[in-house]
Amino acid sequence: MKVLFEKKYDPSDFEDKIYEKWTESNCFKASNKKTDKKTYAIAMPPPNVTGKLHMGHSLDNTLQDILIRFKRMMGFDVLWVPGVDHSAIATEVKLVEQLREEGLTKEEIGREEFLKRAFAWKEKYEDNILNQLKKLGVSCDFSRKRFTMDEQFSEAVFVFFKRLYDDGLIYRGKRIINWCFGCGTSLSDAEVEHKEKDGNFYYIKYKLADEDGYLEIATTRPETIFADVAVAVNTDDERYKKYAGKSVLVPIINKKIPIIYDSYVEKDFGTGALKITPGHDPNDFEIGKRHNLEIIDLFDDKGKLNSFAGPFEGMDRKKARKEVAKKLEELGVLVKIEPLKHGVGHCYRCGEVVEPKLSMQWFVKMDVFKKPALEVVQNGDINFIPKRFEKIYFNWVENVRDWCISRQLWWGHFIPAYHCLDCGHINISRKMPSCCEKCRGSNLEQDGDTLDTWFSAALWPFSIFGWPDEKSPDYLKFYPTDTLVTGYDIIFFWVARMIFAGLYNTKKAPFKNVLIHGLVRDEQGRKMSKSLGNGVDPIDVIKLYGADALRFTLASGVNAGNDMRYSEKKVVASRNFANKLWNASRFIFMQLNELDIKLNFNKISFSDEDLFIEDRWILYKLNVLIKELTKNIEDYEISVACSKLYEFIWSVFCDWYIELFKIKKACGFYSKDSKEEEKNKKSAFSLIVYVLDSILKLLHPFMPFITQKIYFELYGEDKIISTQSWPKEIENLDIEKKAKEFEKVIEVVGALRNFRAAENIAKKVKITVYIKTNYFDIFKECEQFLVHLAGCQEVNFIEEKEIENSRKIVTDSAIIYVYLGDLVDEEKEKEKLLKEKEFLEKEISIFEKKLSNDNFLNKAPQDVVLKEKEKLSSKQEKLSKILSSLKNF
RNA sequence: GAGAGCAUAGCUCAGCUGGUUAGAGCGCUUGCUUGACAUGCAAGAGGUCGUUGGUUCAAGUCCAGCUGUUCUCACCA
Repeated sequence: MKVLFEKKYDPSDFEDKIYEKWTESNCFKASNKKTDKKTYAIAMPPPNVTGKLHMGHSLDNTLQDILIRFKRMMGFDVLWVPGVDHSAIATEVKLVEQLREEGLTKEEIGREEFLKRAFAWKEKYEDNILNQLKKLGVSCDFSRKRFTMDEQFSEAVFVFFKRLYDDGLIYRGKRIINWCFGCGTSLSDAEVEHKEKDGNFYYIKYKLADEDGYLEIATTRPETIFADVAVAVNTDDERYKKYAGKSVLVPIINKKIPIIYDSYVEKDFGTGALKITPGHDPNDFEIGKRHNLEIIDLFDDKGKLNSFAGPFEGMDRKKARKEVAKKLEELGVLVKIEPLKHGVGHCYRCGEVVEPKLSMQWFVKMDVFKKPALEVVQNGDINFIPKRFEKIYFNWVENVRDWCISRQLWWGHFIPAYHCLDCGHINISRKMPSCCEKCRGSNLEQDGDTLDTWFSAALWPFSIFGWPDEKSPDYLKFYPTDTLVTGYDIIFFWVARMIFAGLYNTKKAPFKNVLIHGLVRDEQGRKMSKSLGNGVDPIDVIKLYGADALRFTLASGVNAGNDMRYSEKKVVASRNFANKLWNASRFIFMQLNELDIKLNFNKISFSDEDLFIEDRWILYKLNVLIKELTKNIEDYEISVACSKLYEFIWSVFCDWYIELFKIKKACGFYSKDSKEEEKNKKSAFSLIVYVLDSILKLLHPFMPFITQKIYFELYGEDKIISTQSWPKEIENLDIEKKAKEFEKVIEVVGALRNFRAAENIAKKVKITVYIKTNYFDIFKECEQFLVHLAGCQEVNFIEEKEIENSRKIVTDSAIIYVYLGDLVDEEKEKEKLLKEKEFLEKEISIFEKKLSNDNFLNKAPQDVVLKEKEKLSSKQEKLSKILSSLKNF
């Protein structure tokens, strides 16, 4: 016989080894051959190569793995493709940080050396990340792992860019864009986070140019006055009508600028006079265009003021704000400073304040994408789960503006453009062309910018299958994918862009369902962050409690797109659950060993006539579980599925069925050497193993390691559970009726236990019990269960007579007399029964009232009425039992 | 400024299309060294489901307002 499995449940003992077994067996590797099986594919949201995985990744991948493992067991041909994203800006920030620690800048080491370091970084962290994913137990196909900058991906990016360019959807131009001085690059609108900040509103006097007097303006950014080209007031503002055609002088530099009239200006905000800085404000830019104003760019790429700032040239913009205010005060033109709460844009990567800045950038025209992207969700080709995120998506898509795709970063896909220095023509090409396609000149220069990281990420769900090669077997078999699992924080960056790019490039929606989850927060509900130091490393949790416990915790906590709180206590509870299953399995294993029972893998059988009432009960409960669980997973109700598994395994299987099994054994049910017992023994073991086997499979998607480990212990080290079939409901067995009957026995056991606890009857003291019931057959069959579970000396069945000196316990199905001899306190006894009587009468009157209400009888559905009637009669039955007991006092 | 989510036991949350006496885990109380498990077993205490109205035979459950809270979007300097 095999060696018993370890007494102690220690996941660190076997989780890694089990992952190795899976890898060796290639059970997660998909075949690209066409079969008649249905396919199910997920494109894993590729983690950033910036560092290590966090709880959010654990949640995201746990959910995906549950779906993938479930579908695999359901018989689908599944493929889950993993990979990492080069995450241009995030990684570049890290690399620059690393350089700074060495006292270097990226300019000092040069582009080539920088990219060398970046690729080295990628190699290192990609490995880290993939290993962490394995620790979590993900069943993705690592033979297909992808990277957003690998060769084939770069080809995809080029094809996408070229198509857009040829279709006239990409243009290059000088626009006001969001500029991050921290990262030294432009950003798209989505990459700017607006935060309410306490700022100052500076009221500044601008002297009139040719006469006495002044105009007062208000601004939050006094350092930008050097880029002012006008002061604007509302066309209808009576206060300012007299200044038509006049000019003012910008303080400090005394530059003469005109007063203009524009309807954009709000009379009631600030002073009603607005300084116009087209180089550094998108609205001012628009006003400037309308009035043909000059555009002044005041900052260099590092955020320092340039020569336009006169005496402030070379000063950092943040310092300049204070210094300029100080100077204005000295000049006596600073009227006042008011505190003002206003939205300020911040870089989503480095957190620096983002400035609007005029800059030459590449853009994608978004208008043509809107309609198809809206339609595909409106008509249900793509479903968001939960549905409310569709509204958020619609709102964003409807209002999306042209997408700035160029970045002044070094890490990323080069913009595939070569500028002809002779004729100015832009050549779109993956590599340096031999000459300009227009003038044939050879004086070409590569565009220095790289692409927004999300430009390539948008291609992920089809590029991973080989696109732009539309004949690639994976693409033909697995695209479009089925479910996309991701956080709500990434809907705009990624989900929307994948839909745009998918529809444009492949004419298909890239996925069918989008399962949105929330953030994993800390115990107090705060976002996990580096600065707060409240982040929890999933790997630490796995080391302590096992991946299964972490997965189960996350899966149990996830709920309809809402955030969840992580706490170690929850993981402990999940670990305890795993421990429970471990020990239950070990118990069954020990029984098998003891009686030398050999298991036939996948050939567990039992026949109808061999089943006892408790067997029918557990089979019925199992049937219900299989049915509901399957539906729950298909409906993405993952946490509901978790609680059902928890309840069944712990409270039904362990607390009851295994305990009943023990009693049967203790009663010599199958220890004697007779034919009858041999049959019982076979049947009982077949059944308990059958139920355990089903449990392991049902739990496998959630807790893959422990279920696999127990499977190995049961059947041998070559039996992979991941590729077994999902359990099916048992049909054609008479189990439902018997199961309901067995619940009566459970109720009586509960009542007796309750009685013992209330009366402080010691464990060792056995009570003598008399039962009066209409369900004699059931209770007789379960006599031994009552004896052992409720600590009875003996159980006697009576028909008519009353038992003197006993305590009476009434359930729906029986009156139980517990003989207490002289100990019984008649008064107390009577009091209890009266109390119960009173309670029942109250309940019954509520039901009667309801059932005598014609409105209810006529309007409520018949099955509800029937149910209520049944309830009433069961209450009445119980009451009559109590009344008859009371007669004896 | 616009929109969305949340509000149920001390804490963290379930409660699907309205239908018993509103559930779980943790915590708490009382017993248990019961041969799988003290990472456990058994029994319990604890909630007028944020507030005010409305719809309905029937409302944590649907609708509206209010309060509190979290978040998203938005070019008021």
